[in-house]
Amino acid sequence: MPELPEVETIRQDMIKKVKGKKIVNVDLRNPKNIKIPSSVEFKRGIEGKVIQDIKRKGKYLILILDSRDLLIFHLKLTGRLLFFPPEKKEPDYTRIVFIFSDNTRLFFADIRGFADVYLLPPEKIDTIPAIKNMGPEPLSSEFTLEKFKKILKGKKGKIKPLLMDQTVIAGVGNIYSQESLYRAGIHPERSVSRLKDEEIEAIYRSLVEVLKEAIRYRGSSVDAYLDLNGKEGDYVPRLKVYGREGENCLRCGSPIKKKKIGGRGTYFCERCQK
DNA sequence: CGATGCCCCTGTATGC
DNA sequence: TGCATACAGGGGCATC
Repeated sequence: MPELPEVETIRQDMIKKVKGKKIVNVDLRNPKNIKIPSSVEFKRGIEGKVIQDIKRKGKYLILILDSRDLLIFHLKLTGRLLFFPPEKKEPDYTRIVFIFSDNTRLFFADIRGFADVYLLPPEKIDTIPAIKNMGPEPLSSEFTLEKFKKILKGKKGKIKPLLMDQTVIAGVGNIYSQESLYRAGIHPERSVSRLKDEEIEAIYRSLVEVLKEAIRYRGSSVDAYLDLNGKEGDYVPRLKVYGREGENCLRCGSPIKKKKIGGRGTYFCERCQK
């Protein structure tokens, strides 16, 4: 389940591995994930182009081509981007292969097929509503405590679904929203409107810390996530609540609970998170 | 217009 | 052991 830290890890590796490479061939095994444009235009728009840079917006990975076009991926639940040398067996569930002029390959693979792929000129990036309406990047300098307080002001509902709302904050998903709230000692069902200032501050600091830490450990391989080399991230052993239902809370020892909140499975400690 | 819930899909976990 | 069914989930979309 790639969230901000996982997509950022892929981005950083892509800067090292595929930036500057020329795509000579696009092999479409299953074009279903391509939302815009048609598969014919997609192939024609990419072949012969050089990857000039790789950016990230929330959970979207954006490859900038020398045609100025943007090749955009949202990996959703089971999408993968894998850079394998030619001698290595190609990944399972491969849907698109980008073949470079030096015969190395970038594979886009996806088990469940939810991932989205786009090729767009930069001025049309806002045709993707989730990008147009995206909230601030939590690791950018514009994301200050004051800004966070302002965002939460007037919002209704429970804090956990709100942290996952991409129009509120970019890139935070099910794993890191829960880890942040655990670290902050805040119950995921707390009403946003009733959070005290110091609690908002605790959530803010926890969120930023958890995301930075997860990037440092190259993300969490929960579900299908693998990095660009096909390796798992190192953060799963450092997750404090996610996936630990019934296990003892690392802080107080009471068993971790699991509950559906906002339609998503949510882990928390009843005793530590108030 | 905001909140809620269904849906896309398939590997994995659970139940009998 | 093996089969059938439930469940997981990001974000788009329909619905109320």
